[in-house]
Amino acid sequence: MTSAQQPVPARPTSRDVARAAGVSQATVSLVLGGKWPGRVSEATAGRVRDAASDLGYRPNLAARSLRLGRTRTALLVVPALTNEFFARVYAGAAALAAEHDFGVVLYPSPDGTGPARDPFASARAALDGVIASSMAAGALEALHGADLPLVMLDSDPSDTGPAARVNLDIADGMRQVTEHLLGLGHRRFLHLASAVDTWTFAVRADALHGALDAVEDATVRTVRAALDVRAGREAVERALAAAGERPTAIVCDDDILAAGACKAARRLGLRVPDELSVTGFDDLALATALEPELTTVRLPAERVGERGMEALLAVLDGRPAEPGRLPVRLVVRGSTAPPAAGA
Amino acid sequence: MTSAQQPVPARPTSRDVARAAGVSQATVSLVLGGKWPGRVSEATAGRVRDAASDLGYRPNLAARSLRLGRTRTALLVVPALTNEFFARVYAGAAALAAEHDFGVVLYPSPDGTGPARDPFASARAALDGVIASSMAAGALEALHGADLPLVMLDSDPSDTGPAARVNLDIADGMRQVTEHLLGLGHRRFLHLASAVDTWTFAVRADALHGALDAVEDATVRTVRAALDVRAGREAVERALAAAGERPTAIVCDDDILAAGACKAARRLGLRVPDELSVTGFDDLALATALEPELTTVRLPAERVGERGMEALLAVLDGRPAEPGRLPVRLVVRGSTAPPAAGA
DNA sequence: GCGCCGAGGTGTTACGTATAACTTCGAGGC
DNA sequence: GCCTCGAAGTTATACGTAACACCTCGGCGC
Repeated sequence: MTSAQQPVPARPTSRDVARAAGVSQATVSLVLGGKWPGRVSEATAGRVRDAASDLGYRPNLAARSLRLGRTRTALLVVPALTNEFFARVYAGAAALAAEHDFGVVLYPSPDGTGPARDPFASARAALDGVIASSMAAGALEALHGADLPLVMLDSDPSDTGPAARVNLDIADGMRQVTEHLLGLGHRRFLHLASAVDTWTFAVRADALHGALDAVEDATVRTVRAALDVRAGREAVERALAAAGERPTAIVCDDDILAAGACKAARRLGLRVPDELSVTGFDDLALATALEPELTTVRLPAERVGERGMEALLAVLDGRPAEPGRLPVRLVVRGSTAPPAAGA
Repeated sequence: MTSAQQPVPARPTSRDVARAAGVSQATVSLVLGGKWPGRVSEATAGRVRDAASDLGYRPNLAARSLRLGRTRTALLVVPALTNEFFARVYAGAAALAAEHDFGVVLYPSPDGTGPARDPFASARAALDGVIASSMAAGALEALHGADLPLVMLDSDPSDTGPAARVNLDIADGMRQVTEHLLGLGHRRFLHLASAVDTWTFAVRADALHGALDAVEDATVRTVRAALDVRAGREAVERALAAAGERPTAIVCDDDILAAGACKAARRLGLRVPDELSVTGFDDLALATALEPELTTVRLPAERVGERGMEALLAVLDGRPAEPGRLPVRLVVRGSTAPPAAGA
């Protein structure tokens, strides 16, 4: 135990370990790097490892990165972490990364508000690659500027730049929703759409309209709302208060908006699902917290993160990254039912 | 668009910038580091900056860290990011950090499941300090082992080690809840407690019992559940199905559990709040997504993150970190009301 | 007996940056 | 005219690691 006068007790370096084990620093590096099939004897290796753990040696990651030029670190750029979906994407990416001795650091892209900091500086680590959500608009230009391998999540196929892409089959999900509701007998729809104008939401609208166009007597009206419960509720209250025939089903771009729709219904005295069906999208924890539970589309968020990481690892290895298109699945719960007989 | 034959197009270094600007590397470092009050002429500085932006120069963070020994990077250890509370703590910490040119990287401590990876290795960057939630049990030993400045969030005052501490006044929050319900006339309580056994939950139980002990005819029963909606619902269903006088109010350790309690009530045909009052804790987005909206205790999650970062910065500067005790506030919404006349 | 070989290491270097120490040079003081 | 001084740079170095190239030495084939 050295008497630590310094504010920082000077972490031991590989040279300290070498001294303690009576070998050279190079040997320490070989042993701790696992590169000693015939280079270092078992006895020496043992002494080195003992010395390292005695001293509490922990390699200096900055020095290692500098030396290697690679950092085994990826940056994940998401619009917001408070959104459970992206928190799960992170979890998936980090889990797969860990298996390959990779790390994932985060950059929650400021959504317009807040100073748009440099994603790379804020990462605080040299990066080997980037995985970015298409919704993280605030950072996209910077990402394309840096010539790092880039994997895009849920992005418009027409946009250029990414080395690889992982998409969800959003269109199919919306198709499943629509068919479910049509099958129940619904014909008059309200589409509670996100006010955010990104590809993933455009796809939802297209798929909904596409599926309904094939049905003679189906009608749909669209209202937009910011991605929070209150905005969703207010938009639906306004829409249902408006004149004209009342829709029998509300298709929402997101579970959060669906929660708003349910609240609006309850406040207007409409029972869900008997008098009004509501569907969500994402299958957040929220979907099963509500009563009735939401019929929604389950998005494999963790899988998105995993596949994103997988694609990035492939690109870094020079392997081709197979384009990912992940299936989604309608989960029928209690918020949908046949329309009331009167309608 | 350069034709990239190399796998990595060799990012420009400060030396490349120096060459392009016709100066020495040291000058580039001075200019870009902002250390040129009288060291470098305005004209030269301009040339350097132009060259840097022409080449798209971006300092190598690993090299900088190695040189400086400090990284201006903190690790935030949380139990889970999908928990909105901790996502908000992160947001608060990161926001304040950014103002001080600090970065925050995350380690979501595996909750028992999953391989407990080394938090420091997984940080992928040399660290200046650590901010850890007391709930992140999976990583605490490792954190104490490393001699890094440590700030603990919401931790038991009796445990040792941390350089600083930021606590929420949980006890006061629970007191406010209890008094609110007592004031409404409730006397028979059910406490839906977290099965997780950490200090923050122990405090809730103590405060609740403390406040009720002062009231002659008040009774309380406790049931425990894991921190998810379903577990909460099931626990409450079992409790309410049991024989004996039915409680008129359910005090929950957490909004998520409260959502479960509300579901249980609805399934049992009990109207909230008319026949049963329910309170939460945390004021998550979920609290206002439910109908009726939850009466709950608002925790300033972002402030917790901010204060944690503030304390860490103070410790790193050698300043004393004033112990933080953040106030919390009861938010009365629609899930509480006087008990039914019959009771 | 000599050369060779492989096991088991060691010496040295470079990664890119920040900064302390030094150099150069023109202006000014006396 | 010489010395000083400040402005404006430059040279050199160290941070801790990984890995290349080298070294040493005992054993063994011939």
